[in-house]
Amino acid sequence: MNSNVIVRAPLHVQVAERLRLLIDSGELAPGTRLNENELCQNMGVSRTPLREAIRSLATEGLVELQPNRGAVVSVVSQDEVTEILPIMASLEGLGGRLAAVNMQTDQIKQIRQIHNQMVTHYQNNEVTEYFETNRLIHEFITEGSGNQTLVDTINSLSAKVRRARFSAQMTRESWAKAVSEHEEMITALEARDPDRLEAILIQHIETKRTTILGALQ
Amino acid sequence: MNSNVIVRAPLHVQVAERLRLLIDSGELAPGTRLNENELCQNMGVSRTPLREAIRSLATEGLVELQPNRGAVVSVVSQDEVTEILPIMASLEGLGGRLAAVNMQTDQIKQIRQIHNQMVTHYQNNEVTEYFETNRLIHEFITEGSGNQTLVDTINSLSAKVRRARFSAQMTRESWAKAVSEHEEMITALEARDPDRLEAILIQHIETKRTTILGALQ
DNA sequence: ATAACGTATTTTGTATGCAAAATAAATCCG
DNA sequence: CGGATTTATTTTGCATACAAAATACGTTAT
Repeated sequence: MNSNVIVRAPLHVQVAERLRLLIDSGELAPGTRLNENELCQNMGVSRTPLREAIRSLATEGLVELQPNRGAVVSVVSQDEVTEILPIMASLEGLGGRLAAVNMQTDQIKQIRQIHNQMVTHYQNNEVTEYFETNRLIHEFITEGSGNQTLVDTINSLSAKVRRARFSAQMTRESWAKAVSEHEEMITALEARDPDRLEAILIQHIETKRTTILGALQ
Repeated sequence: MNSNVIVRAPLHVQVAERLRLLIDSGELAPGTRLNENELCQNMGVSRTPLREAIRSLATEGLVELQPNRGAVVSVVSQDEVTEILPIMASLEGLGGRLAAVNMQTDQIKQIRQIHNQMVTHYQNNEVTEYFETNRLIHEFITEGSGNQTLVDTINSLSAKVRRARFSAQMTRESWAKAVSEHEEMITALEARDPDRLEAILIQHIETKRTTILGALQ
């Protein structure tokens, strides 16, 4: 009679979520061995749901399983980032192309506002806040494509790059370039110009690539 | 002293593999509820590794978890396929672009051979063999990109489309078109023309889209 | 006959236990 | 004292056991 069923997430899902958070925040640094007993005590669950969660993370690529030797937080290598960036460029380009056509005008206005916030954070040299608003803009545009599979695909790739943590090493000039590219992005979006937005997004990731590889060697 | 360690895959990995096969082959049709006891008996393992495997498949998107009600083989909706195809177009395009530059000449020759086989299967009206060689060519080209992340990403998307099983409903004309596009693909590859190969691959998926959506309503 | 209720059975979710493998510690030998 | 080898401890992998939820069944009442 009632469809207000309260479905509390199964333990293994909650555990997976918590682990993802720990890894993403860096509390569980890349290369760390996941000790099952330790984590169990920490989280107050038995090993069964914990292990199920770890298996999930493994197929997500967040941890790596070593037979009989447990799981370690996977390290995102420079090579992997090099592989991921052109893929992201291609996908974000597609997302932007679709978004330019599909997004509602008021959604675009909303993006413009977030963009303005981002510029302020840039001017105030607030790195963390900058990256968060930055991420938000990309997410909004991608979501504006109306293609949820695309959103998911980009997010899972994006998470890996983020986990490599190059944020800190951004130079003043690459930062400035990124901001100006963002300005162009929003303009293209407001003009609803799919070709242009696609081109800028691809260029934008190329800039990111240069920054990252520059910071890495 | 010895690094010839024989690592037999953990049970849950083997089980996951087997389940993937069952789902991919259609033996476990979309919508089927996965009964744990039944599968355990069938495969001769206990519920623990089976459940771990199911969790993995869930994060892969092959099955869907329903709290307290187990897992069902996920159904690939028309909407989802519609979402996936432009993504695949974009990614295969990128893959072809990279492959045209990076592939070894003898690898290209190998693809030409598989292509010839495929044409024979087409002429003999051997549908299953045709699709297998077809898949193989796309896989080879993508792998020729030298970007393993790209290969994995495409494969996981491709698996979903394949699972929707439109193969049977291919008309004679769309089939002919697909074959001629393949001919163009190989030619572009032999000419090492990235722009052209990219364009053809994108067009090729557009053809696929038309075929699929035509078959679906 | 069917709708609603209550009970029995199945099925899932989680915890625990035991065996095998890996790691750490201790002992022995050079 | 250092390295190898054996023993002890930890840790993982798998199976089983129990609790909670969901489903199936049967009964009763309308």
